[in-house]
Amino acid sequence: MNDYLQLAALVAVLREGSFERAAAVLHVTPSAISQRIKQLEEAVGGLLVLRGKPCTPTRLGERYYRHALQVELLESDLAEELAPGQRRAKGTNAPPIAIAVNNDSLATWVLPALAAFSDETGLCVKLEVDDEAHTAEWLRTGRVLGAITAEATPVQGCLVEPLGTMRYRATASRAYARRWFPHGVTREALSIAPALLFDRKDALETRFVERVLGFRNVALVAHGIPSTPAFVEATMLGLGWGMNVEPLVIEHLRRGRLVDLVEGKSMTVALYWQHWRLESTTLAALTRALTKQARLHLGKARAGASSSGRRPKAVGAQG
DNA sequence: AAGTACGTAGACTTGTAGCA
DNA sequence: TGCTACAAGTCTACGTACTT
Repeated sequence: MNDYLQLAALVAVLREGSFERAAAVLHVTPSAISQRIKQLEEAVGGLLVLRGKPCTPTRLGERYYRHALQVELLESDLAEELAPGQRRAKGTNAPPIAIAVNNDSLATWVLPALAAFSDETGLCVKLEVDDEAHTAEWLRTGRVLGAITAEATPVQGCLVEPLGTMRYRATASRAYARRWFPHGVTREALSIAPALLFDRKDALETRFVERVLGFRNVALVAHGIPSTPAFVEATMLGLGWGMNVEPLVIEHLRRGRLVDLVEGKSMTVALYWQHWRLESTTLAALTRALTKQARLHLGKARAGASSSGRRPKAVGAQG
């Protein structure tokens, strides 16, 4: 029996989604993959892979997948330790470091951190973009080694680092505001003025209406715009009002291309970096890069914040 | 001690059946 | 038609016994 080969097969099947593609990646036949998986399943005494399109891990499979990724990461660390600089100088065959990020972080402050990380380690990253409730789930199932999340409670086996808070502004174009809110933001106007929601789970606008404006049970009419840059663009075009992440609209607000729906009212959300509890130099470098950028771009976190939503659940309202 | 032959176990490929 | 599982045969690595 060869545990390494079997774990490699498991990782390849779950990464690629099928036995056939896993076989191509590992340069063996699908049958070899099938046998490795079967042997591993017999050895551990349980089903690891749900055969389907795509193949997905069982609960037990998730545990083994996570274990395999941790081994992979530690091996990469060891290789770097034994031959410092080789990875950076020559590039590497090491698989990319998978992390989950929320859309607004990706659109604002995360990329410079990843550039610094990649420059320091020579490693590539693979981003899984999801809303923050789901980024923690990516971590829980072992598909990523870290996640930018709104969950302050650590996922089992993980550490949490507060990153700071992101400010959201309820914004609209000048023309939109004049057309839909000529007499100010009232309950009646809010119920007919089209809003912008990131996706169906996005509750940030609803929370703003309830918690900041104090209007309960207002059913918003909304466009679904599941892209942060497009969300800003849609606001500029007067498609609706929406909660835009401040760094992306501050200049538009300053130049008067956008206006605050209600002057002085905004929301903040707390973000956290959750990652595997592992003695890994790679993970440490990634954490350093992310927290450094977060310090530069995010506001100071408030103690005791927690949340969920498209974007992270609001933890504070200003105004 | 080093080299060689042989047996064995494990991992593979090929071919094919079964299933959706 | 595409994918996975299974059976049978092949290849390879490794351990052991024997020879030089």
